[in-house]
Amino acid sequence: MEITVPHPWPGTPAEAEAIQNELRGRVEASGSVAPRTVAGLDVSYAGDGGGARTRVAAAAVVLDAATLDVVEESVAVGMSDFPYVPGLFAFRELPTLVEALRGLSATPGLLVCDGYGLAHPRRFGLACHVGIITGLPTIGIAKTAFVGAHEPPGPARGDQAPLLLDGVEVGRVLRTQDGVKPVFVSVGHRVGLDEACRLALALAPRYRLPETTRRADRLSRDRLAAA
DNA sequence: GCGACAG
DNA sequence: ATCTTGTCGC
Repeated sequence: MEITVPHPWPGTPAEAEAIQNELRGRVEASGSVAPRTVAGLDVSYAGDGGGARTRVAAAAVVLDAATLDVVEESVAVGMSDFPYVPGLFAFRELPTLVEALRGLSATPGLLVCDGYGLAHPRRFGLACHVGIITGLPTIGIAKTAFVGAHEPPGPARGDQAPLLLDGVEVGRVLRTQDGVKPVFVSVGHRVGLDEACRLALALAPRYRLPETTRRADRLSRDRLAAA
């Protein structure tokens, strides 16, 4: 797919925060989508995943939204510029992730990111960055808590609890399977939170994590091991 | 002031 | 994220 919108790039952590504060005004936190295809994004690291310069592999796997069958795969290898800093996580994965997206022949109807969107210290996590760059609807699905407070959701698949930050609902804690640890869903761009949760649940018919994330995780990991 | 902190 | 052994359960 074509990605032509330039993304400002920081030279320091302070600049990175400033960029997020500026770009967050462009996020559209509502909308309803019925994508025909959904792409999962993930990045794997070699060696110390926290270091400033480490080899990475980014994967974009497109699934048929109805059957969850794999439609297309794309992988890119690169080098991260930033060390891992909570809150500035996007700057670590974005360049290689964009390369992987460019390798796709068709534009997906939705992008699912491994991490957070609006549930972020500056309300602009990885899923928001990806949404603004591509202009596509995006959601973030994270495996562990980051910001906000929440009550534990009910024990059954589909049970949810609001994720609150300063009294505002910035995401939702969603149980994707009976009795498993819940995932954290937040809006990235052009999708409402209810819709994001509905999509997350549909993408995870059997396991805790959505098929999009599972496929992208495996592909990026395999690519890293191969090189 | 001290700890916690997506991947 | 990545490094790793054994172990519980379908």
